Amino acid sequence: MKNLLSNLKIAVPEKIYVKDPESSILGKRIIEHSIILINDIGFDSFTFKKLGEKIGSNESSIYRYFESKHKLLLYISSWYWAWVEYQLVFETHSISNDKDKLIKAIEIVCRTIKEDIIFPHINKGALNNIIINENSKSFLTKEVDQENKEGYFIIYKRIVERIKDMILNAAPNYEFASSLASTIIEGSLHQHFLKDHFASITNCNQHITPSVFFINLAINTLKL
Amino acid sequence: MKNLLSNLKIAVPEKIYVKDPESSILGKRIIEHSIILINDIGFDSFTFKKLGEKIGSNESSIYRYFESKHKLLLYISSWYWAWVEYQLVFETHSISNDKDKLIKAIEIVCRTIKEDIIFPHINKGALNNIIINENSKSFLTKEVDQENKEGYFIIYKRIVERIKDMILNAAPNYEFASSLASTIIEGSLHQHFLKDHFASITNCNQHITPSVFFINLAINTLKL
DNA sequence: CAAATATAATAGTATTACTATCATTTTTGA
DNA sequence: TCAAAAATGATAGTAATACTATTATATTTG
Repeated sequence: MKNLLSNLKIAVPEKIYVKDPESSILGKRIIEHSIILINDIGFDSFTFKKLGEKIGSNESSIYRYFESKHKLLLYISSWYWAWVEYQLVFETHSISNDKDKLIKAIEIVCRTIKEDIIFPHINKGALNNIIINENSKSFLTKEVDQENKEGYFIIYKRIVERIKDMILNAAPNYEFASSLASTIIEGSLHQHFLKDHFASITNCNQHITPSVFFINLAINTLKL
Repeated sequence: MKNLLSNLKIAVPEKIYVKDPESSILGKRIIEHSIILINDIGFDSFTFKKLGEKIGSNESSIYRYFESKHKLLLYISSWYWAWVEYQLVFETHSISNDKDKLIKAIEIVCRTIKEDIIFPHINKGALNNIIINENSKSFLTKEVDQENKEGYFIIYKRIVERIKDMILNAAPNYEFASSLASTIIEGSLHQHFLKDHFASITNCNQHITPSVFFINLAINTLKL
């Protein structure tokens, strides 16, 4: 498994960065520590100057990789979804029963990813928190249509489409497969957020995970 | 109807503002034009200086009403949800059948509010766009727990609870009423956003509104 | 009409989000 | 191995942001 994955590279749309952060040690340190720092102080307070101090590097060097902190967030977001997509494809590949496959898929996109040995410079727990707390900010902007045209959200959209296809395989007559798929993915992040900050308006907790809720929702809605 | 409502005041948690904007002409102009300006240029580019220019008033005067633009967004958000809550209570009050009541409630919280004659200084279309595009930013912050303690999100939470109660009245054995309620409300905003910017990952459009999708979802999930 | 209150004008501060330039270090390939 | 190229670091500078503070002027009110 480790060997199989040692050559794996998560492919992020190229236009997001000025210089590929995977191509150098400094680039990897930028990604590694930006995830930790954004998780610590929040994206709104995060600056390249603070990141530079953390990694003992200069603000101007970071600008050679990303033209703005917004682009860095887009990179982190795309990396996350590419990684989830990889797990989605890998872990559902061998499931032939359509219902089981859909259930497994929902479990994967709704769970918080576990720490693993691949890509050791990525703190998966911190990354997951960032997606829950900051991901919406990557598209809730006035530039969203332009950035969408440039392909910055392609991985996210592809995951939604994969789930949509699985929904339609399991329930060919269901009319709202795209909306259900996008609701599960975005709704799961929201339920994670609510369980951490607004516990009174969610049933989710340590035992009832967003996966449990959305699997139940899908099975009942699709009458599986 | 107009008479009945002429004394109506939308009650926003007091701690959100320094001075009640409903208490003066300048205050009302601040609300009126901040809604228009945020809708025009987006919350991220919005500043009190630009707002001051629009209303022919001074930046320093606006700070006497709101201590930051974040607080102003919280005010606008609370105002919106209070207004939706009012419609929710008013329009479902006389429905005795639990299923019909829930369906009406979902329709109300998922629809984009129509322009009306009450509160003429609030541009309801612009307000609705702001909620779709900016509302998440009001709680996706590092200060959310502190602000939640101070009651800034109480109206939003109360709406979710009202929907939750209606779900339980219609389907007493359903286990995830809070999560379904919060998913409908937040998911509806997301579907509105997708239909405007990511049409390929939603089924919603001019004919299939988020209301249609979520009413279908609730009826099937709750087996009504 | 005086006192209180509200608003406006001006100035100032630390920080942000960059850009530009030049110096130094590291890599590389002949 | 050495010179050129590339990468990184250091420094400086800019316009804008998100405020605070102070003082002046206008408006309201009792």
